[in-house]
Parts: sequence; structure tokens; C-alpha cells
Amino acid sequence: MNSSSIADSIRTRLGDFSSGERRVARALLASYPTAGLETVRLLAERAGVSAPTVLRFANRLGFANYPEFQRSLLEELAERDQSPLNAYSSGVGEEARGRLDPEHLGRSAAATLSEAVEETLTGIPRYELDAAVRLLSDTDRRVVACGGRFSRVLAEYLVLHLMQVRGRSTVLPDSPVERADLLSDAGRRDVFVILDFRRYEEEHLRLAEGVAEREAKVVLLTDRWLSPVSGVADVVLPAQVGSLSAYDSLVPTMAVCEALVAGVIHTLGDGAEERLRRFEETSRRFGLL
Amino acid sequence: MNSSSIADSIRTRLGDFSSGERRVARALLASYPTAGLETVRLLAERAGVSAPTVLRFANRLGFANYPEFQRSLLEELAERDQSPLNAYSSGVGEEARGRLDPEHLGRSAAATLSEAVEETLTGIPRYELDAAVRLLSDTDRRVVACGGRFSRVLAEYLVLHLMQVRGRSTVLPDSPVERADLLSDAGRRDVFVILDFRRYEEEHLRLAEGVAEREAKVVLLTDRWLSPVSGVADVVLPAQVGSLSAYDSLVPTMAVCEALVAGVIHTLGDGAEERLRRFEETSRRFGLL
DNA sequence: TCGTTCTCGGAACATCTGTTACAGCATCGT
DNA sequence: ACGATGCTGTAACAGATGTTCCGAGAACGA
Repeated sequence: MNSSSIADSIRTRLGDFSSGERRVARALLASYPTAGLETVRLLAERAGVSAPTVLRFANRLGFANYPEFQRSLLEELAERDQSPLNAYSSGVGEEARGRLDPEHLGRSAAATLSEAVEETLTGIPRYELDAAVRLLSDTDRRVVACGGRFSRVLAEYLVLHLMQVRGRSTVLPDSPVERADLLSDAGRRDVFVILDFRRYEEEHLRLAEGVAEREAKVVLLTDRWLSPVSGVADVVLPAQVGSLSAYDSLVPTMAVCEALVAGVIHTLGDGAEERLRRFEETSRRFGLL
Repeated sequence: MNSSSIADSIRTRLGDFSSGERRVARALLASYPTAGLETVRLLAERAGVSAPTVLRFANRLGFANYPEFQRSLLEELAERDQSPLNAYSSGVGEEARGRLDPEHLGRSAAATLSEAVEETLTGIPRYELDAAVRLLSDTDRRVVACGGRFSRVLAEYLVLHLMQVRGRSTVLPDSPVERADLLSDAGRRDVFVILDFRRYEEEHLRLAEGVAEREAKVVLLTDRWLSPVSGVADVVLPAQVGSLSAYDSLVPTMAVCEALVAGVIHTLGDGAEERLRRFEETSRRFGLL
């Protein structure tokens, strides 16, 4: 959706603008093109600058008048509405995947990561997603999530969501005592969400084997080479790792997490809404906002 | 409520209009909505009527002013641009939510999220990305990151990476004392990475204003409605929020984080590699793996 | 045919728009 | 440290905009 010449022109030449003009550019790009179709004063307010700065911005773009600038915006809009297929005119998808071109950091990242997200989510078998959602939607079960170096933050992210829509969800504590306490009660009423990416952590495998033995359910989020935990897991959700640098990307995995949350919310329906309301009310009452 | 309420309203009530007003309506529908965003006189010419007729047309639609009519048109346009996928589900929010059953969960999530990632990364001006990378690659500066309810985990994620490739990076501590300690030293040698999404947190604005006053640099990661922090930020990186449920997605923002890290690694080159080697060695030596 | 009603456009009006000039301010280089 | 340069906001300006009023004309029914 970037065949629009004006927006592109702004993005390219943003460095030449002054800081005030840059604010205008940002405000315009943030809600394009409508912000540019309002009056000068409104756009100025939106950007937090004065009216003349907006005019200087238009001048710098090469327009003599503000009306002329608006006319260009309108023409562009009219063309776009006429031929909606032109959106794909600038083939971004054909760029090399996985390799980072520093000149076009944004573009190559866009191509690599969006493709990884798409492949991941379409690549996961329906049954697996379904099963994972069913387990996470079972409010009789407690949910415990854990991850490694980086994936730990996604465990937290998932739990933060689940806390709000269903409750009874925690991340596996760090401290040995707390951890032992939690695992002592582990049983068939629990589902463990384990995020394990290479280099796979042996600790995760021990954990998974242990709780599986006690008939707890295990959901595994991993990369496409499949952590050894997959041997004991009830559900396996593999993700692509389309990486931009030495590090693998966790973006597709985060997408899976959000899809899971969306599925849980849908399954729980009114239950989730009620829980959420209660959650918010409690937050307000205790001043936790 | 179909794709565009105003256009529909016109089509339905076309019979109530006078013949002159009808010509205006046709001209407007012929090139919708751009024709309505021009001046009264231009629309009048386009329709072959006089200016007052156009105003009567707007009045008949229930608008007190012509500007008010244009404002509605703009709002409608903004909404439509905001969620290009919702054009199909025709804005029935509840039904759209209901369509997210596990059967289509994977597909719709794939489409929504990968598109959001792509739009986000191609939509961010190169200048902003470069500026952010430049700031984060300056090892003379300390990096401090902070976020809100959910985005906090991304602040952690970013810092985890930066710790390994450049060091001198922390998340803003939770405890008031530690926080005060850190902020006491804040100055031109620092860059604050603030993640602020709606509902925007006033605390972030205060923080940003405070550190900006002391000449620290501020990098803002926000949604497309731009947190108020954007007023004082040196770099603004907006992201799409293509959401699957009641929650906005943070997947695109995570993609931005990874792109930033990739940029920093590239900029630092051998310096990053050496740092990483040292980091690994230290981890092994102290048994921190 | 006449009179009523509705519709429409011309012209004057008030407002708000975009615009410009100017002065204060920060930033940078010397 | 101190001018020079560039950037920004305030205030005043001219023009265009949307708006209103009023009279001319058309449509319709009696």
C-alpha cells in the first residue's frame, strides 16, 4: 500500500526536514492521507506545531500552496480508489529473504518477517491450534508458562493476556523454592506452556518429562527443528525463525501467542468479557492502573 | 451499516432530493469521497449546479455545515483506511469476532498479522529507523527502556538483545528508589526507549519530558495514533495494531525491535561480535548458562 | 389561466482560511 | 565566548470560503 508517491516522498526525504517539519510529517503519515486534507490549523494542532510550520513543510515538499498540496493528495486518493489492485505495484515480496540489506533495513525486514509470520500461522496444523486453544480455555486448569533466555518474555506476554481473560495463569518462578512449591502441586489439572528454542535448554526437557509424568498437559512452542520437548508434549506449535541477524526471530512465535489468546477469547466468549470487566474493576479499585 | 454510511445514506434517500441536489449526489457518488472533499464551488461545477444547491444538499443529509459534512467524510475515510481487511466483514464488529473460530483462526491471523508487520516496517520512514539505530549504536550512551502493561515485555526483549551486543542497557526499574537513582543520573549521555500504546500512560509522558529536559534522547515506539510522548521524542516509530481480538497486536512492534537490533549489529560490526563473544565467555565462566 | 409552492442561482456578507513579515530562540562553527 | 545561521511561533494581512438573503423561474393543481 505504498504506491502513493507523496507518502513515499515524505519517507525518503524525511531527513532533510527540520524537526518541526518532521513532526508534521509524522502526524501526516500516522493517519494518511486524511490528516493532510484537514485545514492547516488542525494539522498543526495534530502535530503540535504552529500553522506556518505546516506551510513550510508543504513548501519543502515542492508545493507552492497548501491547496496545491491538498489537491495532489486528493488526486492520489482518487487514483487509488479507482484501481485498488495497484496496491501491489511495488513488489516487495521479491526481495532477498533472510539477508539484511542495511540500505533498506525496513524493506528487507518487512519482507522477511511478514513472510515468516504468514508461513508460521498457515503452517501450523489446524488440529494443533485447536487443541492448544481448548486446553488454554479450560478454566479448571491452571496455566504455567516458561521460556528460555529470550522466549521468557513471550511466556510473560502470554500469561499477561491469560490473566486478564481467564485467570489462574502464571509464569514459572525464578527462585528455586517457589518453583519447587509450584511443581509440587503439578498434576492433571495443569497445562504447561513451554517455549523452547535452540539451543534447547535441558532444563525444559526435565521439566516437561516431570510434569507429563504427573499427567499435566504440555503445550510446546518451538522452532521448526523441534525441541526435544516435542517428544513428551501434547501439542506442538512450531514457528519459522526468519532471522535478520545472528539471532532468530521471535516475531512469528509472538504471532502464535496472540492467535492463541484470540482463540481463547472466542471460546470463552462472555466468560472472558466478564472476567476482563472484573479485572479492570479490581485494578481501578486497588489503584493498580 | 455498510462499507460507507454516508454513501449508503445518499443512495437510500436519493428520492427525497430535488433534481439539483440529485445531480450533486450523483457527482459525489461518481467519485467518492474525493469530490466531497473539494470546495463547495468545485463540487458545484462538477455537478453543474450552483454553490447554494450543494449546501442545501449537505443540509438535507442532516449536516448543519458544509465543513461538518466534510469532517464526517474524512472520519469515514480514516476508519476505512485504518482497517483494510474490515472492508470485507463490513464493520459488524461482533460478527467479525465470531468469525474467528479455530477453523479459520490460523488463516485470518496469518493474513492480519503478516500484513500488519509488512505495513509497519515499510511504513516507517528510513530516516527514523536510521536515527534510532544510530542512537542505539552509540556505545557512549546508556540505553534505558520502559513500557506499559504489555509493551513492557518488549522493552525487556529489546534490552536483552542490546545487553549482548553493546552492553550498558537496562529496563527502567520498578522500585521507586532504583528508578529515582537511575533518573538522577539521566542526561545527554542517555537514550530512553519508551514504548507507549493506548491507553497512553501519563507516567511515560512525564518521564519523557523530564529526561528530554536534561537533554537525553528519546526514542518512542507507539501505535499509529501517536502517544503524546511523540511531542518530545527525537525519533518516533509507529506501528500498526492489526488486532485479532479486543487486544491490539504487539507483533509489528516486536518486528520493529528486531529490526533495530539487526541495524545495531550491522552498525557495530566487529564490535558487536567481540562483545557477544565476551558475553558468552563470561556466562560460561560464571556458570550462568 | 391563475396562484401557490417548490426550486434554483446571483450577489452581498461574515468568517475563517492560507499566507507573509518579523522577532525571539537555539544551534553550530569559529 | 561570540557572531552567524537556521528554525520556530506570534501577529497582522489579504483572499477565498461557506453562508445567507432575495428574487426569478419552473412545476403543479385548481
